[in-house]
Amino acid sequence: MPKVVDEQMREATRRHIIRQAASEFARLGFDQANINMIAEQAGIGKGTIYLYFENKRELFLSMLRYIAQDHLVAIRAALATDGSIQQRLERLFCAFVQLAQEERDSFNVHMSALYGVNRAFQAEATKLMRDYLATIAFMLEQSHARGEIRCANIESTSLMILSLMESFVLSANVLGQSEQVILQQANKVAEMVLHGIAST
Amino acid sequence: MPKVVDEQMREATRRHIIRQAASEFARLGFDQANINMIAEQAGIGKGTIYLYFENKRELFLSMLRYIAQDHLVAIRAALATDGSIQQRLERLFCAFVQLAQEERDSFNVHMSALYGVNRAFQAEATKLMRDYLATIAFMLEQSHARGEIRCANIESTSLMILSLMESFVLSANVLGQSEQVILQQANKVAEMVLHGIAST
Amino acid sequence: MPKVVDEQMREATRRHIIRQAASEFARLGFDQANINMIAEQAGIGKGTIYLYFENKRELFLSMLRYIAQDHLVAIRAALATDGSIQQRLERLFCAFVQLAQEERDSFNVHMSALYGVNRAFQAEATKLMRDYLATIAFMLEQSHARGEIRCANIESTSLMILSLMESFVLSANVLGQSEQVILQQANKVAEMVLHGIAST
Amino acid sequence: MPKVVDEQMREATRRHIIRQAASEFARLGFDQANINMIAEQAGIGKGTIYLYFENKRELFLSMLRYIAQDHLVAIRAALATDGSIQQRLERLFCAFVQLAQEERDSFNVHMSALYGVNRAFQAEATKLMRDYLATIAFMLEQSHARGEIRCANIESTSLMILSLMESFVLSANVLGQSEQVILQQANKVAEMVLHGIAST
DNA sequence: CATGAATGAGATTTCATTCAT
DNA sequence: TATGAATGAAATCTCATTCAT
Repeated sequence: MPKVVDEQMREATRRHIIRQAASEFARLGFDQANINMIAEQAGIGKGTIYLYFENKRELFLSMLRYIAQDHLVAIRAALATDGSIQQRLERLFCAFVQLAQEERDSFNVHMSALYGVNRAFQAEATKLMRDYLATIAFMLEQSHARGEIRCANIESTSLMILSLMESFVLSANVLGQSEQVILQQANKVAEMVLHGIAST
Repeated sequence: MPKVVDEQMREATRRHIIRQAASEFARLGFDQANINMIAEQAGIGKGTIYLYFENKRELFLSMLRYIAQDHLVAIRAALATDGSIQQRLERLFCAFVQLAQEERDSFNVHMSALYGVNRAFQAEATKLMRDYLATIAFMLEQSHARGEIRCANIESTSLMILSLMESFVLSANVLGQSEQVILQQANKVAEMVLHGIAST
Repeated sequence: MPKVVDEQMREATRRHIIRQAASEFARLGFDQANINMIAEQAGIGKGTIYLYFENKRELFLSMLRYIAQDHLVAIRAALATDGSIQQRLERLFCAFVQLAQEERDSFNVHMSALYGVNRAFQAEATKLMRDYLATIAFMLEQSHARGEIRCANIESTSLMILSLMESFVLSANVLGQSEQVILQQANKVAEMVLHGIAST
Repeated sequence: MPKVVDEQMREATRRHIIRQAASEFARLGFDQANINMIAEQAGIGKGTIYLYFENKRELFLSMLRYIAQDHLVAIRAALATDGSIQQRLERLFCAFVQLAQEERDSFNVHMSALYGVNRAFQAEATKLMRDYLATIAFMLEQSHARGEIRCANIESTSLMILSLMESFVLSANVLGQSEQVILQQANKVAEMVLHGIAST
């Protein structure tokens, strides 16, 4: 079965290219990122990239989907396992922190595709956001069923949680907070989501 | 006093250019936006832009600062006036919605500078974010002094509020929610910030 | 009226570029001809060409039309003036020889657009051919009215004359015949057209 | 005798490749034609072509010579058989029409090599043209000996006939005339060659 | 001051050719 | 012998910036 081996090789190369691409795209954005440089850093010829991806745009989109898979896996893992709602929210937050830290490139790329100006990728990024929201909504429904939360509008709440956490992590990074410092705020974030900041 | 008149003219032209630039930058992002087009839409010569701004980058940054001024004014207005903390938060949220709607261009540009990938502008955007945070923190301190909220870490809480609101509005827009629909969620957002979603 | 001067300058530059382009296109064909080289030989910057022509293809087509104008003028001059039909045909032949010689580039380019494989330009080249044919047909009609020729199908005859003369000149050139040698065959060509080669 | 079989196989593959190449070259011209596509349509690997032809250019030239063989056979058949000079010329014309129709690819490729701009192939194409001319000249000599034609300069006359017929067929095709319409003009063409268009 | 023609660096993409398998 | 993945030169076109008018 040489076919399988080849297919594996091909997939490995694809991943390799995507990883380098993510690094460049994250550092420079879609436009400034340079196919030549990506090829060079991937240690392959310029033309080779075009054997794996139709063009720059498709490379970017492939990378986006790839990243989304990873993120979804992490998010699901954080939410799916047992534990109190407080714990789950903390884990969700920590998952975002970890993604932002360990895969800073991917995270930035994803965020900027979503909130960035380049509308060309907003459609795709929006799809991914809906997946994230669905995952969070699913957890909220469970918690609601268990009576842990009161939740008039699950969709709206999901969006609040996603917005808060993603954006918080991103902003904290931008502000120069260390991973440790950010992680320490996990329980505060979860607490605010659950109990708010009103004094009583 | 022709000097003053000239100065006023100059400033007026600057603003005019910035406004058109914002439109293009918001539509296409920094790289895709085209100086030629900006000049054309501003009804001036290509070279003229370079009499007012050193280069494309400086034009973008000037625009960023300009927008930030407007936003700060709106944010301060929302927070400064009297009312309960719930009302203030709702007004803050509505201010973001309005900015995102009425000045969609500016808002998008600002967001993408902040969360976007192009690090070239992150430094400047971060400065602006600190201004926003300071404004929110100031309100929180007031409310804390009044006993309206319990707030262990004002900085962290400010960041939560800013992240949540900005990102929520942006995401809701991206998801295609209408202005009206978004505005209707103002009280929910404020309520979550104040009381959380825990059932009791 | 600075506008007029500018317009003249612009037109002069256009012509200048077209002339250099014709040289390159004739030497190398559409695909092998190189915009960089054309610019260099025209003594202008690469980008400047794109201020005058939308793209390579449009440059080629503009050149084609330009050439066709010159050729039509020469063909009309050869046919329009007085003289016997024999003289006119000889003049037509000589016109082709002269075009092929004095403006070898243009002539080759035109021929190859017509008979060459690159279908992309066949439509345009066909239009031009129809103009040529119409001019020849007009002369044939006149001669027919005068009883100089018997002509069952003027269209068909025009095509015969055009094909014969253009192709003869081109082939003779390809075979390495000198201008003088080719010109000496003018009366034979005209004679064949008029009287054929049958012995009686 | 496996040697012979192999040799036959090899020759068969060569022909097969050439046939597909002709199709592509005719459709797209030398430059736009794509070795990948030719290989694909021939149902063989890209690299295999290089086992049969040194490079793209040699493939093109081989194809050219191949086509010329076919054309020469057809031309000789049209001229060699008995019949009046009028009949022979008509047959020659019909042979060109048929070649242009039945083997449109080959015919176009050959014409464009001859009249096209790409000088790289002109030398080879010229050789082929000389073969054509020699064949026609041979017939003219025969006819001259028989007193059917008066022919001061056989070479020149051969060129006239070849130019007229090839170019006429090509142009008529370009102008959109159907095969039938073109064939109907055979006797007119032959007649013009023999008797001209002068009224008496 | 204002202009816009001119520039050329730089980016994407194609494809003939090689060569390890 | 046959293959096709990999290569990288080369070509088109864009656009920020300059500068003579």
